[in-house]
Amino acid sequence: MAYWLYKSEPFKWSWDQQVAAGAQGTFWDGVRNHSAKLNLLAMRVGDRGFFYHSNEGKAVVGIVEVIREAYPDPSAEPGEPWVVVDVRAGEALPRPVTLADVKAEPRLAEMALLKYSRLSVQPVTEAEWGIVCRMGGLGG
DNA sequence: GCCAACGTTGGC
DNA sequence: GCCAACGTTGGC
Repeated sequence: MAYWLYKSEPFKWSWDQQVAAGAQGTFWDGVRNHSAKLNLLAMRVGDRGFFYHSNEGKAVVGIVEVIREAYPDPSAEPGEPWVVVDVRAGEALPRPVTLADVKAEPRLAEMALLKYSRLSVQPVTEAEWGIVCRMGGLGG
């Protein structure tokens, strides 16, 4: 099982909207970056990821689970290489973990969130996953 | 193939 | 609103 982090501006697609989408989930669209695309292609059903609000909020607010592996992005032009995965909302974090919280935790200094701040879909290591979950009030 | 210009993202 | 990072584009 691998771990990921998905960034979304909350006024485009928010955690509340993801929760409202329910168990059937939604596709994660709009990725137009090749590094992010490679991450989408590497995802497997059951992988979990953090839902991060960029710009407004700037915090990890919840957890999503991959329920369908990569397939062509319905919002892309025919012939373009972009893909989506389907995700559904899991637990919300009892305490959102803010960007400032991440920066203040030395064990998270290597997180892609800090090192590749513009990458919209990022890998998260198992260690980082556990640390952020505990900071957010989940068991891990 | 190099590199400057430009657009986008996202933190501040 | 500003600016740094970085990907893309286009002239040469």
